[in-house]
Amino acid sequence: MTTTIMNHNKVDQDHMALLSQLYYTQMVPQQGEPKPRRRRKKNKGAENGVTGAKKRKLSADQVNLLEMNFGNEHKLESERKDKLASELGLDPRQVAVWFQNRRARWKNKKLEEEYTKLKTAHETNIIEKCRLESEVLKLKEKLLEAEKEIQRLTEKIDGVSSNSCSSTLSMNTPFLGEFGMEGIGDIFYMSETNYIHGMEWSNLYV
DNA sequence: TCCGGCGAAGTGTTACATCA
DNA sequence: GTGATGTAACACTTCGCCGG
Repeated sequence: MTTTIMNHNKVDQDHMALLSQLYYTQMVPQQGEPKPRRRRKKNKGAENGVTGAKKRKLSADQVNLLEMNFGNEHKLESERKDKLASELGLDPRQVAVWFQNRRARWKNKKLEEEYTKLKTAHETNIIEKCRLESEVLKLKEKLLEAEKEIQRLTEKIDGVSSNSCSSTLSMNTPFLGEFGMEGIGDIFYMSETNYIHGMEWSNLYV
């Protein structure tokens, strides 16, 4: 049974964590209703000689060995716990508690690292967003300039056509002739569907 | 001396296994 | 099938030690 329980999968752990969190944030009285503080039994260890008030801080060697074991495997099977406890001259309960606390510290550290990573990524994204927004502004300015130029040329063409042009072709391919590009006029009349009229193309980019 | 941080240990809850 | 019981895990808390 022990090993089965030890093999709780991550989903179960997360589920329990969530439930526990829910319990403490929702079931336990929160603000305005001060929750009763749990009282610890005084000097329980002093009576059984295992965890007296003076018995604190594991030695450096003990911690080293515990750390080595934790490095290999964060979970502690009862067999390994007993073995470790006898090697360290500690109560198996102490070894279990040490692993419990070590897992909590490890998790906190991981959360901090994850937070730092996400924060850095967020800041990078903000910078990139600013850069892109600035680029969009520049492009809009360019577009405005282009539209003005087209408008200027259109007006110029209208002036010319109203004075001298009478054929359809010359009206629809107005100014190309001025630059010796008469043949290119056909390009603008490929098909009804492909034709983009006037300044519509520019709206595609706004 | 005081105070905050850290670590060992206590408490309450849940999930799961076992057994009567 | 079901309720009681035991165990291990977790989050949260308390408490003692230690260094600044």
